[in-house]
Amino acid sequence: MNIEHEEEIKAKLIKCEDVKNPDLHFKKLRELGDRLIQDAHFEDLITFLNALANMKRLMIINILKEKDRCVCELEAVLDESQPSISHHLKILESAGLIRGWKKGKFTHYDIVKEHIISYLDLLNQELV
Amino acid sequence: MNIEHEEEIKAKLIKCEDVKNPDLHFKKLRELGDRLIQDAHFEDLITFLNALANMKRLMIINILKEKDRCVCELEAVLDESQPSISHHLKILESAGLIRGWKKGKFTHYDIVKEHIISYLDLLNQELV
DNA sequence: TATTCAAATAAAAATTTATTGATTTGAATA
DNA sequence: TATTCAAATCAATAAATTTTTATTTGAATA
Repeated sequence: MNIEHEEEIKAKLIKCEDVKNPDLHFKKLRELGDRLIQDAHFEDLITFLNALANMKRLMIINILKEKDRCVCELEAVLDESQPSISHHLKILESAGLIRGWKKGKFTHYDIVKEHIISYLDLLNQELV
Repeated sequence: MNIEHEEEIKAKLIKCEDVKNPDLHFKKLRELGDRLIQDAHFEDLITFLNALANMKRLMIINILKEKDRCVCELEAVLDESQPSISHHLKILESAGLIRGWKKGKFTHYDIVKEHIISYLDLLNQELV
């Protein structure tokens, strides 16, 4: 944050009736920001939220929740190209939400329920 | 989905040993896809997940969780321009996760706990 | 061991989202 | 009621994500 901007914010804090001791308050708020941005749980949560914040990927999870599926079945459900589905599967797999394996020439995926549960716990903990 | 692509998928389903009665199977998978894409809960979930799937917005929620805050305080915590913060606040407010009001010249925001809870319920229900 | 083929990868284009700088708005107050 | 100013909005740019087309990979089998 550049000095000019910092001074601008401090100037507001000084005037804001809710803020007592603006200098100390500013310092604490800055420290809080730095702490949060480095928080590993936040990184994890964003990986999780981001993986799910997409219609196609949410559909994939919904489908795999019932039972494991071959990629060709996912192609039938999602109205998308094969490489695009591959891309979405990779994002979900990188996040640890699903896992894939070969079975003959076909690749199957299923969900990793325990990872989903622990991500959900983390989110619930963060939000409530 | 164009015919060529559809036939290509069907051709795979026919060969996939896990699939009995490929034509019917394909039809059912297509219907499932159509149903999911129109599901209002899915729309809601994506609004929620998307609103949170961002470091700055997750930080805002974390900060407001403790108590309501003036925008100038959020500016101190997040190392970002005022219009950018305004943009993030708008996304969170549109999703119903926070709410803002004027207090003198300053605008304050707090979280809407009951909405967050109901989104979380929806997500838990969808995933487990 | 050469061929086949489902799915992954790569590269490019299209789309969406975030950020910045400039301007406007509207409540407070001088 | 004119001025001030916090924050919203607007317009333009930048950055990230998604989608498409083309190619590669590697397990199965002929």
